[in-house]
Amino acid sequence: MDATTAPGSDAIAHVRSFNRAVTTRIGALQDHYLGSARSLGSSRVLWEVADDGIDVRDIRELLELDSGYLSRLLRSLEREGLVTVERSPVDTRVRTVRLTEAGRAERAELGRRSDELAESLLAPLSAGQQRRLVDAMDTVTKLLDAALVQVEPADAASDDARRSLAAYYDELARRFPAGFDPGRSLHPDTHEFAEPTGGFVLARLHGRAIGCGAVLFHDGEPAYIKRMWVDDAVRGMGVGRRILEALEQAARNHGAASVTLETNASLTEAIAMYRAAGYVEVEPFNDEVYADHWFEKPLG
Amino acid sequence: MDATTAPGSDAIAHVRSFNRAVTTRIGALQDHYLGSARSLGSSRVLWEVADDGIDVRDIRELLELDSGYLSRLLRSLEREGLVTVERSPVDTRVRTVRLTEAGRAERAELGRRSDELAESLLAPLSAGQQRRLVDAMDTVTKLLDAALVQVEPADAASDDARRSLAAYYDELARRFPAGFDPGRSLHPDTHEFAEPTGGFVLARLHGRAIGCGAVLFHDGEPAYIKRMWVDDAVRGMGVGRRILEALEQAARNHGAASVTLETNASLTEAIAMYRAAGYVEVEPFNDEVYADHWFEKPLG
DNA sequence: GAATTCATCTGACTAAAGTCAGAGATATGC
DNA sequence: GCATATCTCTGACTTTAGTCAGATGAATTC
Repeated sequence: MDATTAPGSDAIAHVRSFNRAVTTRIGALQDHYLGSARSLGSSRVLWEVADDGIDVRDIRELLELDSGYLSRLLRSLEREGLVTVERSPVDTRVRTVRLTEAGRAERAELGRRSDELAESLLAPLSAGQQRRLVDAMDTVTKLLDAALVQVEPADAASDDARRSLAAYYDELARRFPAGFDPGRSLHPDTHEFAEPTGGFVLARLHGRAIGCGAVLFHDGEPAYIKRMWVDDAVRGMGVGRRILEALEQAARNHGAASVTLETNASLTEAIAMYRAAGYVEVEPFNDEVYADHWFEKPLG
Repeated sequence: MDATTAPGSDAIAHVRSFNRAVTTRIGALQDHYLGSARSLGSSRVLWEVADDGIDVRDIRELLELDSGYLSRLLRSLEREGLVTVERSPVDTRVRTVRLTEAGRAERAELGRRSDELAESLLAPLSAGQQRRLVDAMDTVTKLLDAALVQVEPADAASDDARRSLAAYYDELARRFPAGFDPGRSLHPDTHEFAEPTGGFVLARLHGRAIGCGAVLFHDGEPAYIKRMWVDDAVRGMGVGRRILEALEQAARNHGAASVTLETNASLTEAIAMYRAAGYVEVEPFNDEVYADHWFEKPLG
């Protein structure tokens, strides 16, 4: 269960006036700075074409465009000499879009205008106000993203899960003074993290996996949480907490009366989160070589 | 001269990612919550029709719409039975738009959807995150507004100036323990606040006057600042500071080597601002009955 | 190797959003 | 009372944004 709360009507009024202020003000500026050159649609497409090209299919997914519509936008960009479209060598059904020299220049121009827009927002303010505005904008960006994070059960053998676990192992190898070898850790295999012996959840943002966690069920004994990881870039957004809650819920559903986990002193943020979530330190209950702190939490 | 600073490229990058996050995220939600019912254009028009009606001309100015386009939008709202359009009794060229019963219901529905949109942004977050988001949104809204404030020389006898001064006197009457009577204060007349004897500036936001200030030039002696006021609703946005700077610049242009002003102990924010702006307290230099603190600042 | 699925494209649409040039009626300044 | 300005409207456009139904050719599955 997520620790969400129904927002008060006062908060809603503030959000509404924010929506209004931001969409009218930034919308008007966007018309002014970006709108002049070309249609929004083709600008967006031009912007998504990375330096080493992008498949038409990926643009479609990214911008959620109708295939016919995108096709037409690409034809018009092609006519203007800004992009080339050719068959992908890997799968000749797929077509790959690449920027021409002129396209690269046009894309740089879009970037410049976007900078000008940003500058026009900041310029009238004092240095202190600029700092406060940028800070508040960062907070808004981050929390809007946080609201988009989805925590869901997943197959621990899936590509995204593998990638997440690999990122987790990498991080441990970097942070543990003596490095980390998953083979020496308990439960190196992921096949247990599935019904009926366990569970696995992935956190996603914009389709990308940005966190994971696993749980093992031990009938009549505490459930055991393992492999909790959150991507560096999204720390502080409450993702870890949500993963933890999903795993606890899974344990609860399996009749567990409590959950345990172990961790390492060098993972300070994780330890702080466990404590905040109601975990209390207990005597070592296993011989995980990488652990030096063991925790337990009763499930209400 | 305003105390503005050229923003760093790092700040610009943050603003850009904010623009992106906010326009895509809120834009998508707007399509979802508001777009379904009717076209954005007619929704915006419907929203602007206040309970006691609004002139077509005012809608056009508010929303910056082409007159032909607006006319057509109004015809379609009329056909749907949501508004009535009739000649204004004051000037029969002007037409006034009024909501019908159905229009009022439809407008309420728009408000409800706008609430839903706001709620959908907050709902997935924890109570703490919601609080942080709303705070940050308020800061952004306020500072975006602050960037729109214009401080400009104005005629002290104009309507906006009169209204600002009246608001100022009202506030003093409320805040001074013994009340305030402008007639007993020094320089009750505004005709001196104009070239060549003085100056007057107005601060505006969205066309509305939200602050003012006056200055008197005394050849060879310090210039003298008076009647500084900032609307309650926009305090803390640096408007006072900007008015002060505009008046100091006017004094500088007139060859003044320093500026003086006096104030009352009950105006604590004003006093804090004067000190922060480089004013130092001096001996009383006049017999303004409402003053108990006198300040001076050398002009660099 | 036939059937199916996939990626893209073309053609034929629609709705929204907006622009521009006047027309017609009314108000205002001199 | 005449010239000029103001306010709104209509008609005739254009551009943008998008939808939908196939057609085509390539890859995959059985």
